[in-house]
Amino acid sequence: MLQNHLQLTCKLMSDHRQPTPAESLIAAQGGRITRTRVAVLDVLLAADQSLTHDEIAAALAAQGIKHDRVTLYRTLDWLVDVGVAHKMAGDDRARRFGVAASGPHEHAHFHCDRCGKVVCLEGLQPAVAVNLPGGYQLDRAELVLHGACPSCGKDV
Amino acid sequence: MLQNHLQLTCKLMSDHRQPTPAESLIAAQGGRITRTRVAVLDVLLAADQSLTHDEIAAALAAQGIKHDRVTLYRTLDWLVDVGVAHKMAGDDRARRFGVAASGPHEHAHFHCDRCGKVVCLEGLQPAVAVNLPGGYQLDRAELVLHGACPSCGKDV
DNA sequence: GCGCAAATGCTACTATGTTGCAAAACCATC
DNA sequence: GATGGTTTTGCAACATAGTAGCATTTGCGC
Ligand SMILES: [Mn+2]
Ligand SMILES: [Mn+2]
Ligand SMILES: [Zn+2]
Ligand SMILES: [Zn+2]
Repeated sequence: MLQNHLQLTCKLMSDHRQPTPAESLIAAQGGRITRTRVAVLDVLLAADQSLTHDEIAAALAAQGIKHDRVTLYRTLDWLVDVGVAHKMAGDDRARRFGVAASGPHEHAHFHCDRCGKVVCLEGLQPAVAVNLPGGYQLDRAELVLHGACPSCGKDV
Repeated sequence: MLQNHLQLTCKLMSDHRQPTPAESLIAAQGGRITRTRVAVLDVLLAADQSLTHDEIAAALAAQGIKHDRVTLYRTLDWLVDVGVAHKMAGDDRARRFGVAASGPHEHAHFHCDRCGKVVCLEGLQPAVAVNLPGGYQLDRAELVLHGACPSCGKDV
């Protein structure tokens, strides 16, 4: 933690400014604050749904932030590895990434089966009455609710 | 239903035999009884876990059943479309397929994070205390429990 | 058996993700 | 504010999983 603070001070002292939320998050994981990481986190933090690699790439391109396809993959993997982001394998072939605005990633998700959107349902955890067969060791439960999102539900 | 019965009688009358479980299942969906479909269903019905496309292909090959890669994809998709099988997108890049031995596919799954196995937990449904935000229409809940399976749990 | 719709086999193609390695960027230290 | 070691990036090639079009074969109602 002390070390993370020091990491942040270097760049910030030269810039004479406060760390952005994205920068703080990155530094808190002991990672270097780079253009791509900050931009990706900004995109994910601003999104109200999980985004695919392509959607994030488009968002970066729209901001004029040049980046390589592979770098984006690696950046997203890193965010997942350190626990800042979550990765969801959907029914389509694309994985979707998101960050929980508050704290660690322990919440359910809603998947719209019509438009494919995935949103985080923070504050909703399943009361799983688990009767696991013997020998299985439970680590965590992943709950995905399927149905229609507000925009898709209207046009029924 | 009458039609499905008739479909089955044709092939069976010439063979002078009873329909296998796989054949019944296929006919009940109004599909034609083909070598690949029967063999795939046999494999899935006999499996105690969900299988990837590759694993199923290997099983067919072991039985000497010749088939095309694409045909297997299409067969699996068909089984999922008619509701006989389920498709799970795991964290690795492969989808896994399985059939619930009994009835429709309304149960939780256990995913071993060490060996990647996925098993159906029939008879376990989440008591989801759902407080969905307004506008979301719930269709079904998908619950995946993560942890270590009996074989992987031993070597801790 | 006959004929037609459904299913298959082939080939080529797309989408998504990975690997290895040299160049560039970050940042702790001076 | 420069320096140097380490992390991160860019590039090019590769790998894997799935899809599309179309001619051929097969299942099955008759
Ligand atoms: Mn989430
Ligand atoms: Mn199942
Ligand atoms: Zn929707
Ligand atoms: Zn296991």
